[in-house]
Amino acid sequence: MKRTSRDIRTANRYEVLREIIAESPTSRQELAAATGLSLATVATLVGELLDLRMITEVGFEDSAGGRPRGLVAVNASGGALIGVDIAETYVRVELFDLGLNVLARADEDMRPGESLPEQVVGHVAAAVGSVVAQAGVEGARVLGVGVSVPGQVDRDTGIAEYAPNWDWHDVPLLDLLSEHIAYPLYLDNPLRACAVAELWFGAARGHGDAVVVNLGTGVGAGLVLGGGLHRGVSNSAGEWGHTTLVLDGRLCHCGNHGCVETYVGAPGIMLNLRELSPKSTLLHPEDQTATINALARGVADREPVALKVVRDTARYLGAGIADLVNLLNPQVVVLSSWVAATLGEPLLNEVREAVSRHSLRRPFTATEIVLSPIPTDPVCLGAATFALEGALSSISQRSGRRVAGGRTRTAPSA
Amino acid sequence: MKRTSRDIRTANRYEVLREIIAESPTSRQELAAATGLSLATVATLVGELLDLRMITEVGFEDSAGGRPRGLVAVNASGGALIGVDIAETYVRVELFDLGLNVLARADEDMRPGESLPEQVVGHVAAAVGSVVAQAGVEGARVLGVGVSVPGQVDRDTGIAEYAPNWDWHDVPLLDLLSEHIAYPLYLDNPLRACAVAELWFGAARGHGDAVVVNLGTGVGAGLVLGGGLHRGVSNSAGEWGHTTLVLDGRLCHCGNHGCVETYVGAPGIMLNLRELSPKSTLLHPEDQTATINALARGVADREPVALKVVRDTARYLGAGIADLVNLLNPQVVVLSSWVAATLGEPLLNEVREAVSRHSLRRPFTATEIVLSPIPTDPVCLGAATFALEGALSSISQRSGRRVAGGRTRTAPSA
DNA sequence: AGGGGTTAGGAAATGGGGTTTACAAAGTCC
DNA sequence: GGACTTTGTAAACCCCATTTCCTAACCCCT
Repeated sequence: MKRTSRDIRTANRYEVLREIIAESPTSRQELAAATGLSLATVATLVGELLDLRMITEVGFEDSAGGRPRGLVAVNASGGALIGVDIAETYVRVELFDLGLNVLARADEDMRPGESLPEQVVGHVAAAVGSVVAQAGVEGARVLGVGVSVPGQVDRDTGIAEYAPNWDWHDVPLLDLLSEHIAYPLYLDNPLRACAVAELWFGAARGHGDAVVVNLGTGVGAGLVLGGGLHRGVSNSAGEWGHTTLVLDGRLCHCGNHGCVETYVGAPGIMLNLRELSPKSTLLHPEDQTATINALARGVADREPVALKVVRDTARYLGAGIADLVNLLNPQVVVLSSWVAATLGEPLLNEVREAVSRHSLRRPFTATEIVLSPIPTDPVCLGAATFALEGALSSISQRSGRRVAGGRTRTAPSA
Repeated sequence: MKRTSRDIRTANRYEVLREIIAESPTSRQELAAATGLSLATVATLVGELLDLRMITEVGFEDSAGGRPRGLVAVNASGGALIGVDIAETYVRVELFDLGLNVLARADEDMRPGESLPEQVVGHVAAAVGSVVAQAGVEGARVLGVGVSVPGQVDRDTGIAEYAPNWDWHDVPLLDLLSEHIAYPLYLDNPLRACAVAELWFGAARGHGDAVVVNLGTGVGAGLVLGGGLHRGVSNSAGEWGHTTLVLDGRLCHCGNHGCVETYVGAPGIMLNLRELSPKSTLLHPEDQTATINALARGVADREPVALKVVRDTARYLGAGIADLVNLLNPQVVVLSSWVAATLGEPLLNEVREAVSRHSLRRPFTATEIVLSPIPTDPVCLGAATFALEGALSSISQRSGRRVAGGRTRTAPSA
């Protein structure tokens, strides 16, 4: 609510680093042009990032008649970020370098019974230890650990207020984790993790208003509004999965009827398939992943049943997304998470068609609908991004003292 | 997108003036406490507003042992603001003093045939001239004219891109109006006008995130996010009336089926009534206002049919609002416009109940649902508020030169 | 009536942020 | 080697808000 000039600096720092990561290597001039900031400001921010060793000077651009532009690039080895994706049946942990490349990964399966916070925390701690060991980085280089847990989260206190999977209520997850993990910890939920991943590295980059629609087992929508994540008053904005799409429709586990999630989440899609063709060979009861994969193959082979299921699903999804387009008028709608990734282009095309039918013409023409371009697990990436943001905003200011003649001209010459 | 320190100043200026208008008269100390700003900043901003003659010093508060606090209040006669509400069948113009009290009003009816931009502009110009004459203010005191026109509007170019009522396409409305009206003009649509009215003077004041649900002939939702109006990328955010509530439901004039508007807009409510009881005496075909009024009286008399219609309407409305609560997690949802005002508390209670059934518990407990506390036409008020915002942000800065010893201590003594 | 305590509010100093301007550094081209 | 061009740093400047200091204005008490 209360904006201060520090926020401007932080936002600009984000913007510059985003641009460097995306365009690495790049020059100050290009950064200034891309961000709209003055050269001096860019230079200052670049200086800060250099002092933090998050980026390095990597040489010079060939020039045609003037002083060559110095190039800066992400200093991949300048630190490591860890992203933790806690899901219903597994914990996945990835360790990234500062270029956001995956250096190590650890998966831990959780049995249905294992729902106590202590058990989950144990898995997370083990996996975090594993990735650090695998990557062989010294602990001091880990800048932070972002943790995504489904449900409602208070990111300030680090309390998981409510996790529907395991009936958790007000679990002080961050405190529990900090007993096993020595790095700075950041907690949020997968919806917002995916949104932040798109904002930094994906299709929402540079867009003021974007909606990241999450299609997995659950369904939600991360909201990027005014260039930043919209959290709402109690950090629970984005619960789009329980929007009523069909009055008195399918029963949802939330207790209501006709929620979007029951039609376009993985279990909903399976139900769409079952209703259309109960004995289809595409259907793998009890295995969502296998069914969605089979469906994708079926579409590729142009099987009528698969095509019809995708079309039906897209009709529901399109109606829901059209509502978001009308309401929020975003520049881009991103389809993210594994169901969207698996069904890919065929789903996208049907969705585009359905949205165009359901939305108003003016807002529709202003928004693009795309698949997430992020190749890896967006939840881990987004969680790691929370850690990155944390590392960037906790700069003590004036700590780097920039000794005269110190860092000038250390870069490898052309 | 790009935030600058000037924006902070403007936002703070808004905040301070809002507070003064709401709590007039008030002291600098209270303002500092209410806004969270330092005393010095408040003093500077108050000084600016004094220089602009928008507020005046009106005396002192009794003190108990110290220097008494100087009180400032809105300088009602320091200027006038005009709000124009262009609707399908009428043009309403109100002239406000700076305390946002209505000083004069003019209504012009428009016949169904009169849909040419020139005709509408003529009515507006006549009504604006009328209110200025009625109020007897010199023209120089009119700070601006805000104009609300339904549909899609480009507020920067002043073009009404699309007005569904009259099939307008890209009408340069502001240019046309400026030929007849010499005051600064501001253009937007009624949705955002109502939202801004609530943000400045109504139930959304002081809340970072709010949704202003507009129930009139048409239906929409003004979005206040992060303390400011959310406009979306092409200034068309808030088109909530065409959210699909019932898949394959009632046909809407937008071409789709099952839009919220077809169930909870005035014509929709009439249809709810007709479907329930085709021969009800409450029903006045061709007259929305009469029907809604009759319905309100019926509810007051506890007539079963009226009660049932309101309950049914609230069920639809509640489902729709629940989706907004889940998605945006606002602090407050305001029911605005004439249908909401007419049906009042009975509708509100049913809506609250319905929302609580359809929304997730966590976001629901964080949001309040209220009727708009604004007693006058919110569209005119909101339109005038656009003019007020315009007058406040176009401050030339350092124009008032604050001669030493100039304005000190001119106030009436206690 | 004249101190002493107390609160209000102005003025100046301070610090964060961004931009503009001046200038040195580092190239190419002739 | 000099002229021209471009980069990037450093210094000056403007804007905004906060902190600090000090005076003004009041009450109460003697």
